[in-house]
Amino acid sequence: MKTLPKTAGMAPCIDARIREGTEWAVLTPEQIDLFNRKVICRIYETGETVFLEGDMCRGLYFIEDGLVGVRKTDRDGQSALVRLASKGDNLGYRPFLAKQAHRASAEVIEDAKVCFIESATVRAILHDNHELGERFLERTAKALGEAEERLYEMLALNVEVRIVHLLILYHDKWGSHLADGSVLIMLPISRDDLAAMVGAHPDSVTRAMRELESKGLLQHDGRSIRIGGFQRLAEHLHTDLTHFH
Amino acid sequence: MKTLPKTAGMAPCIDARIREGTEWAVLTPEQIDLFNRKVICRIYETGETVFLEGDMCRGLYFIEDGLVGVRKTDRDGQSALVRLASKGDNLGYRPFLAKQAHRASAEVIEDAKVCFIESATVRAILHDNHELGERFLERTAKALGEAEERLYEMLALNVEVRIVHLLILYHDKWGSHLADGSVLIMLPISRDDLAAMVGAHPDSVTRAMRELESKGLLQHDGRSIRIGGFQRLAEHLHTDLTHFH
DNA sequence: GCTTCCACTTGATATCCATCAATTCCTCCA
DNA sequence: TGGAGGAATTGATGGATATCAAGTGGAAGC
Repeated sequence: MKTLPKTAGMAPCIDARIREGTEWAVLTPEQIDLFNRKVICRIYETGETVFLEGDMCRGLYFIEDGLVGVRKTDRDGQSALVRLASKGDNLGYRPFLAKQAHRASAEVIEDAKVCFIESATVRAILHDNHELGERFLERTAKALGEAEERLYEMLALNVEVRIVHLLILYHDKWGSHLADGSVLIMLPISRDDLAAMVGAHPDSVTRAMRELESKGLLQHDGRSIRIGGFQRLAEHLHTDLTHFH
Repeated sequence: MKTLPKTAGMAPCIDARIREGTEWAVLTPEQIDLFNRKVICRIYETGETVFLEGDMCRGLYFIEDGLVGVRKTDRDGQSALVRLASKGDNLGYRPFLAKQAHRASAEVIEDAKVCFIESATVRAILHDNHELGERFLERTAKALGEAEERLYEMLALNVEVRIVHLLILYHDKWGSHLADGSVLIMLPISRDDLAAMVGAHPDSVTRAMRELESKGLLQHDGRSIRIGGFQRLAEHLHTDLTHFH
């Protein structure tokens, strides 16, 4: 578990290094100043909640460091992990832009520093900065495409393939290439959360993993997954594994 | 099958009556003029294709009348109906905004008049009209929320409940209240397309319908569905039907 | 070292749903 | 009128996965 200073300090939360590569890169100096005067940063520890499903959306969150999970839960405790948000990601931008209440809860997975900017401020900046709106528009449209893709995937593909897709998706962010050419992915989430991401039960995930191991495609131990032939894994998708039916 | 004039004529495609209640309501007179000079309208007959999955996105479509289905298809002919677009809806706005290729095909379900505006024109208008961008942003964010909700529903709920949800969702648009207090919904789509919307096979839809009938919740015949106790149907969701597991 | 707890695994069984095949029903057309 | 063809239905079966219960292993605490 990463340790972070417990006080945010007086320095601007959002400096150039952090904005780089995010939507906020297009802010003018004056807007950066406004942003930094209004922003409220907080350190959250693992397990803490940033907002809850059903809460009114009062503004936008920005993750400066750490890892936060966005989760939908139903009355029985069944839950689905909708997405992971980490350094540089916006959190709660969908309800903010849609002017709706939160439809999922955000729960800290790894100690995080999260900045909050209230709606009025963001709207003021959005109003002045045309390009920021364009960036958000593009980002939201892409997210919509991904959600539709994922929907389709859930219907058409079985658990095993869904896990492989997730591993391929995440190897950039949490994987490293070993000397022998294999890829080692250290998942930042528990097996239960992995299950919640692929829309399956933990037991089924275990079984699918075992199956993948028995095919010699990967080895896993707890949260670490070593993929011998990454290429072969990716190709595997297009052969016999593809179809659920 | 509705009949429409085969020629679009010289009159502006997009007049005030049509724009009303859509994103385009915020256009200035000059922008309306630009829009109308650039727009290309066409009558499509049932079964025709407006664009195909994988096509480059060259602009935005606007449906003036009729019904179009947006469909994802895979190599085996398995398909999922992603959404229905009718009068006043934009079509292909997601790939346009995301600057991506089309990820689904659009196929005319009921004879339609569809207007096309190429990307450059829409971007020019978007650039001038701040409010239009805001509208699109809000709309896209709402669509994202719906897609995530639907994703969750597919995972958590069984076919029967998914059908009931769809009926409840569509009763506003395609339903009418009868004298005896029941609701009659005339679905604009075939049973196969209904199946593709709830992510099930036609056979399973038939079985689910039969089950709902046997419970006395509705009667159906072809595309028409009569719901005796609408309230009771909605409540039914929260009792024993809710859980798939 | 032993216990306790927790996460994970494994096996047995049940359920939902896809698949396939057979049948009925409806429409169209000769 | 009768038959041909397609769509909807129904039944039988199997596959994928949820569910439940038992077992394993490792880590923390005594």
